[in-house]
Amino acid sequence: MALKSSERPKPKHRKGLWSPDEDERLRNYVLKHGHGCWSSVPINTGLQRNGKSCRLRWINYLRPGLKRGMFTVEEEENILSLHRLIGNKWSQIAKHLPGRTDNEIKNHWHSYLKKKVANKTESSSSSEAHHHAQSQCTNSDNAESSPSPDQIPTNQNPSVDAPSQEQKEKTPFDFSRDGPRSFLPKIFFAEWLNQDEQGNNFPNYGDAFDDRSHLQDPLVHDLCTSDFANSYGGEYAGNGLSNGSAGASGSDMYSSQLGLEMDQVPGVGYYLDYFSGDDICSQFELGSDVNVMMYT
DNA sequence: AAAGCGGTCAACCGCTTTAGT
DNA sequence: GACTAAAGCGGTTGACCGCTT
Repeated sequence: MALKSSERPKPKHRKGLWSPDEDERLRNYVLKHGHGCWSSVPINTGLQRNGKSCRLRWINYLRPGLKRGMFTVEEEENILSLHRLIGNKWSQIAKHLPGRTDNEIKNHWHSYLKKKVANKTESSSSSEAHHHAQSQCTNSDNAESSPSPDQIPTNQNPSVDAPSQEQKEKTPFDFSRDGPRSFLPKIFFAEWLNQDEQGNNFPNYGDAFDDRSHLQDPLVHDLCTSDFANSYGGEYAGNGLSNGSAGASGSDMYSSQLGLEMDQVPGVGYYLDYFSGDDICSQFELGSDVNVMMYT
């Protein structure tokens, strides 16, 4: 008689640090056969680990293309910008930092960036009252500066800790459900555009868009579809958030702001054609060799 | 020299989401 | 639709290391 899965004797799994031998066996196996179902990997490799542990080891350490070592200033700025935008969505953030894992980014955040942000917030908040009194009109600060408290959307508060439950329930782009929101998605990622799902770089943006699989990325899809444009574009524009494009439709806004061409794809909606990084970067504060481009 | 302390990082745990039946 | 297993994810833990006292 077959036992239920819950009644099967559970194999004793090894825990703790991985030995070089274990690494070698896992690496060889995955490179040769692919991981397939992770729970079968320990069986096939003879490793006394559970599938979950194998998966984690592969993703965080053995996977080819991982970038080890110090985070660059650009990477840190990317993380900070993304974290401001989407909170503790480490895997989403990691998708836009090629060669970095969510675990690595999370650790770096907790060990370093969190404090950096806290210090910055502290110092800027002390000068905030003075600054606020001086200028209430121009809100053209870049992403690194702190908006005044009444302008910080709930999920944009540069608090160092995880978003509240209320914050979590909102989408990253849920800027305007309850009152005026004074920000746009400040970042547009070339990484979305010039990488395929395996992380291979496309030689140019046009190639990237020939592969429509990018539209499966929910954020890319939202940004690229008319639904997103209709849902959010008007609100951004209506809040006077974009450089003088108030009242423009979402697609118009993105075309004019980013120099994008919108083109219809049957069954998908709109997709971005391609655009020159240099053209766009002329409107942003970062150079064309940086993968994150910010509105000014 | 060694105990204490804090920072970093790899790995685990438990919850949620997704896919298959 | 209900159930199950696998995968994905984020929070947390614990080992290790370097610095300070």
